[in-house]
Amino acid sequence: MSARDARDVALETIQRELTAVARRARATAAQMHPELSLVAYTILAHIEEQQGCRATDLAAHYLLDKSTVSRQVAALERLGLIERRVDPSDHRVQVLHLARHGNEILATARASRRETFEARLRDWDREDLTRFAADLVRYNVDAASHP
Amino acid sequence: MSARDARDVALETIQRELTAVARRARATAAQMHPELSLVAYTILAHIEEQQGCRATDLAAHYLLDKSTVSRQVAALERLGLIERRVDPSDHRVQVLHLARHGNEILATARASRRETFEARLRDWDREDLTRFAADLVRYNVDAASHP
DNA sequence: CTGATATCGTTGTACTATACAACTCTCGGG
DNA sequence: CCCGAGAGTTGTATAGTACAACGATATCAG
Repeated sequence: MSARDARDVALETIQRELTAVARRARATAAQMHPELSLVAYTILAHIEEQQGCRATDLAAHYLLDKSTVSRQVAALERLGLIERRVDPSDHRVQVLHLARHGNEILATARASRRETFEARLRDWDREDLTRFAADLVRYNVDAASHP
Repeated sequence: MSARDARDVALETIQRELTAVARRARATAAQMHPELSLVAYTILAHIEEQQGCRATDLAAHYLLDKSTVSRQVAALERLGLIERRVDPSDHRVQVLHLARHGNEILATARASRRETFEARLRDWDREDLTRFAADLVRYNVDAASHP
């Protein structure tokens, strides 16, 4: 097999397997946590990681329309998982923070999610994992610059 | 950093990056081909690869409800991309095949999709690609057995 | 052969996530 | 002070999905 062919085969495989990843993420999303969709989980995690953020930030980061984010955020607020605090220095802006219940829910969801991945990746040794993680990061960086 | 920590960091990274992959796939899906959603593309590709398949097979393979598949298939038939042929040996079954137009559309969609991935992965050398492809396959196998 | 059970697919219904467009409120610069 | 730009909300439409009820066909036990 020529180098050209090997490259083509790998490209084809990567396409197919990444599609499978996306499909699985969708199918698994619902049963993550009874109270938390995958989008909701992602938003909570982002807010925690950023120590508070604006709805516009979420929209930009997740390639979503601001109206979509607005509704997701409203739902999370209704559930008492997040709070909005109007930015005192700019009253157009609402900074989102985790509410206490949001912290709790996020912690349990994260734990259960982690268990899932632990189970899936149990047979991988440390080098395999770090290499795979690095490759995924690299792929996402490249994908972001070649949309 | 202990081995335990390295493992944890890698696990966390893999979770986050795989979620990003799913998010990107969703956002990119629409603009793949004017006439073809990501699901539609996937179905066409599956039919081609299997040289014809049943709606039930698609549902099982993609973790979708049979009603969902039924509607997707109906839409693809309306567009003239696939044909249904009643299985002569079992009249409950409809075997799906690509119509001529379906073959053409699939070919162009596949080419444009391939270009996208070529661009993204241009800087990867052959070893990087084959290793990444193999890791993705391994991950999906493991994920399938630990849902 | 007949009736019970299972399989394949369709249709009715409802819900969720999403986008786009129009709007309000607020900010900052001439 | 006004006007353009940014943040967020709401109205509307659409796509994708699930669940449940159904009809048609097949299979198997008796």
